[in-house]
Amino acid sequence: MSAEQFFDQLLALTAVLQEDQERELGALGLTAARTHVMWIVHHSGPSMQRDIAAEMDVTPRHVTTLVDELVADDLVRRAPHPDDRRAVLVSLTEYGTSLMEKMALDHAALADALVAGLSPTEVDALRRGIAQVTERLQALIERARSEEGAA
Amino acid sequence: MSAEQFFDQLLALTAVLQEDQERELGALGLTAARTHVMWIVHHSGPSMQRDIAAEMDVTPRHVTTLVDELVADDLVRRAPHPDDRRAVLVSLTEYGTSLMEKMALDHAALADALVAGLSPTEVDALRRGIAQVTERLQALIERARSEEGAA
DNA sequence: TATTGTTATACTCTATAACTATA
DNA sequence: TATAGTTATAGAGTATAACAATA
Repeated sequence: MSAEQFFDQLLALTAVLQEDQERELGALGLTAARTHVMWIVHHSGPSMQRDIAAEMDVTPRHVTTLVDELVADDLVRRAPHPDDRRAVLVSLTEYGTSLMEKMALDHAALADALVAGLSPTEVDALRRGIAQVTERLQALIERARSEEGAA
Repeated sequence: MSAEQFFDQLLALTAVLQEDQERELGALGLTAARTHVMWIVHHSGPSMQRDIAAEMDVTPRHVTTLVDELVADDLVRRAPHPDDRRAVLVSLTEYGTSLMEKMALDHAALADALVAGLSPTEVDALRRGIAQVTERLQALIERARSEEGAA
């Protein structure tokens, strides 16, 4: 029974986390998908749409749309790929870069606020517990997927 | 620094949880929104669309669409409201009921699997930690929202 | 022949606005 | 006049398929 209470609490947390993310992005006029594109470019540097699609696990077609929108908002730009004339390189504009840096700061501040009042030891214990549950869930998903494949 | 690691681990878990839910629903030919409708009807009994919309925090118009789709799949049915000829009552079909019961079982089994190997004490400590973080996050969201309202 | 990106099309989630039938 | 639901329309996320230019 306690397992189920734990799971419900977990689901409640994911719902609230998602709500918070939507609120934050909405305030900036962004969406989760568009932000994900910017995040990838911010971390990997100028990227081919093909690679962005692979990392997001989304069709290249969809990346075309997302980049179109980000370009319209002056958050990213397209440049020709120097070695492959089929491809383009997506990079952040100055404005896009500043937004990503602001988000990283907000992210860190939120992380601190969430665990304010807990000792580092407690935080670490929580983190390990969550890591363990995450790993187990991933294993279960993997198993389910291979069973599907077999069936 | 540990706060941020904790937060990243939390985000990783929510991503995996969401992926698992999508996989499960997709296998049944359902979507999150349609399932939510069924879940509400399963718990509250025959319901007016108006009430379903309020509980999902979604427009009545959208509920019309979702119920249309569920009716097409023989998962719910519409019946006239006995006291109010404007309204309809949405209820689960036998098939819909059996699906909801199966999902409740899967839910419980997953909850057990996730904490297998942990002692009840450990599970409880984790649950409390997560509850605390959830509460704090909700408070932060509340504060941000009222500041927005003031600005 | 394989790959990068785009045009064309479609489905789902969601919203607002206008309308019908009833209260 | 207010409420329950639907028709009409629209925008965002996402997918598949067909096609262009290039490799």
